[in-house]
Amino acid sequence: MAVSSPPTLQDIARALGLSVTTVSRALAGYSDVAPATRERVRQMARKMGYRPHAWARRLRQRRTDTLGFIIPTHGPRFSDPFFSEFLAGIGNEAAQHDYDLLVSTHGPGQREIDAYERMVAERRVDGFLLVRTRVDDPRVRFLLAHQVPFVTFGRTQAENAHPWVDVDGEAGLYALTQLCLQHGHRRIAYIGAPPDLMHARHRLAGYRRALADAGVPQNPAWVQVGDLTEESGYRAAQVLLRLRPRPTALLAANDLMALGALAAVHEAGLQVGKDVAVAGFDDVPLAAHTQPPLTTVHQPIYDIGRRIVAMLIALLRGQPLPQQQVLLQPRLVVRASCP
Amino acid sequence: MAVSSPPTLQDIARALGLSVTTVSRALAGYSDVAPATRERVRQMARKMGYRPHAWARRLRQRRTDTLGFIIPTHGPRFSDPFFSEFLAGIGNEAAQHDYDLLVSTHGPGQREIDAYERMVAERRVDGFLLVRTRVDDPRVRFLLAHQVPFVTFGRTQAENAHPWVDVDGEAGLYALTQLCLQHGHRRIAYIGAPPDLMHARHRLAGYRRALADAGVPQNPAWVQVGDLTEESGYRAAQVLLRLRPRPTALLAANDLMALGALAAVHEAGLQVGKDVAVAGFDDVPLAAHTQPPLTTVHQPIYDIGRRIVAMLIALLRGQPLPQQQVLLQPRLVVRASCP
DNA sequence: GTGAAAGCGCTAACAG
DNA sequence: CTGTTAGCGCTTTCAC
Repeated sequence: MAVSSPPTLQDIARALGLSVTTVSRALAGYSDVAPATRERVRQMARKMGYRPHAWARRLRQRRTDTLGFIIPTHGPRFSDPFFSEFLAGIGNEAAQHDYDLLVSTHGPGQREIDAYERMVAERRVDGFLLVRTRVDDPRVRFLLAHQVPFVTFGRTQAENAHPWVDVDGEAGLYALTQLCLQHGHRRIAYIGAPPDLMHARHRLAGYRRALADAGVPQNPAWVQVGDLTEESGYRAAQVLLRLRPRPTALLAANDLMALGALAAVHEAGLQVGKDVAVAGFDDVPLAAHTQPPLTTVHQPIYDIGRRIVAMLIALLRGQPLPQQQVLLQPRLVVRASCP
Repeated sequence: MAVSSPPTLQDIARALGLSVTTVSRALAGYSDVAPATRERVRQMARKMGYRPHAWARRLRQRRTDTLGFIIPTHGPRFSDPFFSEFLAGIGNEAAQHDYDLLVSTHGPGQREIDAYERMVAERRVDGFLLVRTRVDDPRVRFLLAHQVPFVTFGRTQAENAHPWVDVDGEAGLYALTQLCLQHGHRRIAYIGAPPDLMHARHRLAGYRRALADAGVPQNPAWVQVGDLTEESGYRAAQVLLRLRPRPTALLAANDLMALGALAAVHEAGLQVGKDVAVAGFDDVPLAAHTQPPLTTVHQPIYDIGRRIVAMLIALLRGQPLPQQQVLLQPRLVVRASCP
C-alpha cells in the first residue's frame, strides 16, 4: 500500500460535501455548528486519521506554541547531572500544556546572545526559559528590550523586572556554615562559583554572614573560586589543603565541585568527615553515594523546571501569575561528609 | 519608540517599489535578477532588519528543518551526566546546519510511542534521533513502518534496516575483563544493564567471551542486573560482596552503577583497587575524580551526538551516506580502581 | 529581468 | 447553522 500524504481539512470537507470552514469549526468544538454535523465531521476525521498540521495552524494564529531553551554552555565536556533533571522537568511540563520545547546551543563560533536574537527575529519561539543567571545578564537585557516573555531560574540584578524562581542560596549556605560552626569548626573554607553568576553572590554572602554572626574571623585565603566542575573543585581543594593552619571544613558552591574536593582530601591522605568536613549544594543523586555520603543543600530542580514552564505559559496566555517571583527555602541534607 | 512588527518581504517590496517575488529571489541569490536590483534589495533588507519568518517558509517548502529528540525516560530523578554531553553534541551540530532541535518527553501518563506518533502526524519534525536502543525497539518499528528518517545511537535487532552509530561494547567489556584476568583476578562479577537494552547484550557477551577464552569458570551468581542508576549499582554490589567466595572484581555496564559499587565496597570496609577492583563504562568526567579514580571504557559521546545529527541531516537532504552503520572501537581508560 | 497569480493548511470576519 | 472570502509570509511556476 502506497503512503499517501496525510489528510487535510480539505479532504474531510470534500468527503463530506461540506466546506473547510465548517469542518474546522466542528473539530474546534464551536457551538455554532449542528450537533449532527459535528458528529459526522468528527467521525470522518477519526476515520481518515486527520491530525492538524502544526505549522499551518501556527502561521495563522501567529503563535508558535514553542518555548526556547538555549543550553547555557557549549563544548564537548559539558556534563552536569543537575541539568538532565531540569530538562526532564521543563520537558514534561511543556508537553503537558501541548507546547513544544526548542533546545538550542550557541556553537563554538557563535555568541550566546546571537542565538537568542535569531530565535526571536525568525519568530521560532514565543518565549524563553533561562538558567544560570548572571548578575548583569545580557540575555535578560536583550529579552526585556525586545519585550520577549521569559522566566528565569535564578535572580538577576533586575530583581523585579521579570518573573523568576530561585532557591534561597544565602539561607542555604548560612545553614551549612552554621552546621559546621556547631560542630566546632572554626577554619571553614569556601569554594565559590564564578562571581558573575548570581547565585555565587548569594551563597558567598550566606557563608560570610554565618561566620560574622558567630564572630569567627574570616580569612581571604580560605575563599577560592572554581568554575563549577569537579576538576576545579579538586584543584581549589588542593590549594586550600596546603594552607597552614589547614581549614577543617570545605564548603563548595555546588556538588560537582564538592566531589572534586572529596577526591583531593582523600588524595592528601586525610579522612573526609573526620579530618576535614566537606559539603556541597544541589543534592544531585550521586551525593548520596559518595564515600562518605555528601552533606549538601537540596534544590528541587525537577519541580523548579516544571514551575518556570508553568509560569511562562501562563504569561504567554495572558493569565495573571499568582506570584511573579518565587523564592524557595532550601533543605539541608546532612550526611556523613560533614557531620 | 513603539515596537512594530518585524518587516516582511512585502515591506521591503513596497519600500523599493518592487514585487515580493523579486525581493524573494534577490535574497535567495537567484541568478535571474539584475545585479543592481539584488544589491538594492540586500541593502534595504539589512537596513530594515529583515529576517525570514521560519514558519512561513517551512509551510511553503513542506519541510520543518527540525529534528526530534524524545528523552528516553521520564520522572523526577533522571540524572545522567552522560546525557547532557550528548545533548550538547546534537545541539551544536544541528545549529551548525541551521536545523532546530525539538526536545520532548513522554509524560508519566503517556506512552513513549505516542510522543513519536504525535510528532509525525502533526508534521512537527523531519526526522528523529534515538538513543538507548532496545533489542526489539518499538520506536524503530514505528518509524520504519511510517518511513520517517531517523538515526540511532546504538544498534537494534534490525541491524541493517537503519543507519546507526555505536560503540563496540563487546570489545569494550572484553578488554576490561581481560585486564582483570591479566592482573590475576579469577572471580570477576558483572553488574549488567536491563537485558532489553541492546548494549546490555553486547557488553555481557564481551564479559562472557573473555572469561570463556581464558578458560575461567563462570558463576551465574556473579552476574547481577541493575537499571543504570547509582542506586542499583550500589545494591547489586552489596549482593555480590556478600557472596562467598567473594568476587575480587566488579565490572559494571556503566559508570553510574560503578560509582554505586564503589560506595558499597567502601561501606563493606574493603579497599577499592586492592581488595576489590571496580570498573565501569562511559568515562563520564566524574570517573577521573572518584576515590580511587575509576577504570572505564571511553565513549566519545559528544562526537557521537554530532555524528548522528550529521548523518540524519544528510539523509534528509538526500545525500548519500558514506557509511550507513558506524561501529566505533572503544578505548580502555585504566585508572586506579582496577589496576 | 520582473511581476502577477497560485497555494502550503489553517482560522476568522462576515454574510446569508 | 453553513459557506464565501481573505490572508498569515513565503516560494514557485508561468507569463510578459
